[in-house]
This record gives sequence, structure tokens and C-alpha cells, in this order.
Amino acid sequence: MERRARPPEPILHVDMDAFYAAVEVRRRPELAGRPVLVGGTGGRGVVASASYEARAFGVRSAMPMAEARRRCPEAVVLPPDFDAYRVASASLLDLFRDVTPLVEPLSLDEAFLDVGGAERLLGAPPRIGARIRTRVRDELGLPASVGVAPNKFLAKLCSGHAKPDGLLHLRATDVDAYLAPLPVGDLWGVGAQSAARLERFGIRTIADLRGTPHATLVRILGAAAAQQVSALARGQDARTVVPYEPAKGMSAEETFDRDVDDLELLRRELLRLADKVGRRLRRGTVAARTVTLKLRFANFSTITRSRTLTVPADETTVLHREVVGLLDALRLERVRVRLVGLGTSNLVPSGAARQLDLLGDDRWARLDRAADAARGRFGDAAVTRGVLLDDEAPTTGDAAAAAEDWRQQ
DNA sequence: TCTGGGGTCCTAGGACCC
DNA sequence: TCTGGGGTCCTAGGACCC
Repeated sequence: MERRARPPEPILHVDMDAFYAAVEVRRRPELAGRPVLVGGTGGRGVVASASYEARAFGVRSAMPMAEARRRCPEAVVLPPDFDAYRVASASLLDLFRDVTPLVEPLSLDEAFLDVGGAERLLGAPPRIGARIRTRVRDELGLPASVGVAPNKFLAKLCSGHAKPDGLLHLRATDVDAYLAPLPVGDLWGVGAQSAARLERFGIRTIADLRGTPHATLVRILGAAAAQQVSALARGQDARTVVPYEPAKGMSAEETFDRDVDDLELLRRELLRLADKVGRRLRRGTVAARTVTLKLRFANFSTITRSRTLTVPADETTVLHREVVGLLDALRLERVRVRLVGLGTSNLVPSGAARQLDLLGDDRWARLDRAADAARGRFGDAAVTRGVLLDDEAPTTGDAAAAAEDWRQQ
């Protein structure tokens, strides 16, 4: 049988336009055509998603919600409903996997597809991309933009430049000319800090960067970033589309509506976070060797403290004990804390943890399993630690909603 | 009413081992 | 009583991504 060569531009990047806002508009059609903001509605919230009508007012994602409201007073502001976005995202991935099994989700609203093997069945990649856009619009009622290019970096660049609601196909023969005039910030991994440092050396465009000696780039950006940026500036990106990568860490954090100076309240909030992370670890059948405490103070300075355990942990109680140990070791006095977080990393399959713990005390693990099972059957509010029930911590988002759920029990 | 939450990766210094 | 060099792990901080 004749074996066909891969098409020269086999990678698709599909990126939804203003995804959270679009999902909200889809279920409330009266919002169509109006500026819609999704994000934190508390005093310290930021914009997670802004409809294009809102962006016309200069609103951008990650902007403080207060600033966004000032710029666009008539905007409809909605709190995020991640359950709804997860459902929409799952439908989206189903549709992609209809096209090819080589789908790599990057977040709820974007994914890479390698369609290099689908040409005979489905046509050339730009045709496949156009078909996907039509199907996403017709079947899900949501707008998407698509980039079609020789590799991941270029495909993502193209989907960004195709927005909103467009498709851009970059041919391999056009790559060098296309990249040359673009700003260095368009390169993956060059953010505001790196762009500013490059600017100080007179390096503004990708063409400038190509003309810079490698040793100079290493001095400006460090060895690893210089290597990556040089390759991307030449349109080279060897990363393949990987359908599944196990998580490297799991974390949860909470910004308080008002700064907190009560250590006991911090310990209680850490219990809630330990419970949240612990459940996710157990659901993923992994355990963590490293536990990290994160604190952000009133002046926005941030510290982390971590500890690596000999026995990996997935139990709420163990995570909490370790992170409180890290907190207490700081001997804080008269602090004002705006954010507290609990991170885990160095994850291992929890079968390995069980074996190491065979001789240990597994009462906490049994308690967790029982609580997880009850929540699976009766919903998340079914089981809550007694110490959390009277929590009056000023919180935002999920925690506040969860607190409301308990009160309604 | 300045600055969310969930991630990944890199750097750099020190401990420790051979 | 003068002290190399490589490898790995741990810790803390920071840039960057969506």
C-alpha cells in the first residue's frame, strides 16, 4: 500500500474565543452582543474572560475587576461556573477526538491536534481546521479560532492571530518572512520581563533576535531560555502532540477578601485546602512526596516553604499536619496575610505509597476513603470536617460558595 | 476597589556521595 | 595543615502560560 507523506503543515491549534463568556452567553441568549465579564466579583477579583464587546472598552483578561468595571460600566459581570465550563470543554474534546486521537488539551478551552495521518480520510489540514470550526459552532454554539502550521509554536501563534472567529494557515515556505517583523513577545516563553530585558539591548522584533549572537542571548535570558527562543525565532519547534501527561503537582490557594492576622484562622483555611488537594490526589490515585506552604503578605511579597517526606502522602490530615508545621516554623507575629496556599509535588502512584505505609497507621487514610465515598454518593457537601463548620474566614469564590452550601444543609 | 487560581519550567546554592 | 570534580536531591524564588 502506498504510504503518503505527512502534509507540511500537520498541526492544528484550536482556541476558543472568550470561552467562559461565550458559554455564559450561550445559556443566556439575551446577553448576546452585550459586554460580558466573567471573573471574581469580590473586592480582589480579576477578569477571567471578557467578551469581545467588553474588550472594545479596553478590558483584558487578568485585569482587576474593579478596573474593568470602571472601563466598561455597562458590562454584565458574572462569577465563574467552572462546572459548566468543564462540561463544555469535555464536549469540545469529544469533537476533536472524532477527528484524530492525537489531541493534547492545554487548558479547558484550547488544544493541539496532529492531523498528519488524517489527510486521506478528511482532506488537507486547513480543510480539517475549517470543518472543526464549523462543527464547534453548529454543534456546540461556540466560536473558535484555528491555527494551521508546521509545528505547535507556529500553530498557536496562528490561532492567536486568527482571532476572533477565524482561521490562519501558515505554509512552511512562508514561516521566515511571517515571523521576522513580529515582536519578541510573540515567542512562547517571552513574557513582559524578558521582553523588557531584550528591549534594553535594542531587540524588539524576531528579526532583531535572529541577528543577535547566541552568547548575548544567554547573558540576557539564561541558557535554557536562550536555546528555546533561538529555535522558535527560526520557526523550529520539535515538540510533538502528546495526548496524555500525568500531573506533576496539585495545589490550591485562597486570597482572602481582607488580610488575615489570625494564625488559627490560617491553620483552619489550610485544613480546607488540604482537604481539597487531598481529594484530588486520591481521585488521581497519586500521593505527594513534597508539601509546600505558600504565603502572600499584605505588601504582595510571596514566600514558599516546602518539605519532602520519606513516605508519600495523600491523606488530608497528613497534608494538613505538614503544612501547619511549615507555618508554625516561621514563628510569624503581627502578620497580614492576603493569600495562603498548599501545594504538592513529586507525585508518585499511590500504590507505591500504600506499600511503604503497610506497617504504618492507616486510620486517617481509612477516614479519607470513607469521606470520599460518602461525597461520591451524596455530593460534596455531605461530609465536612467539624472544625470548618463555624469558619467565619473572609473568603472568595469557591470557599464562600461551599460555606453557603454547608449552611443550607 | 491595584494585582485570581492552577499549573510548568528554570536557576542557584547547599548538602551529600563517590 | 589548604581543600578537585561530577552527579543528584532538596529548597526557595521567579518567569511564564492559560
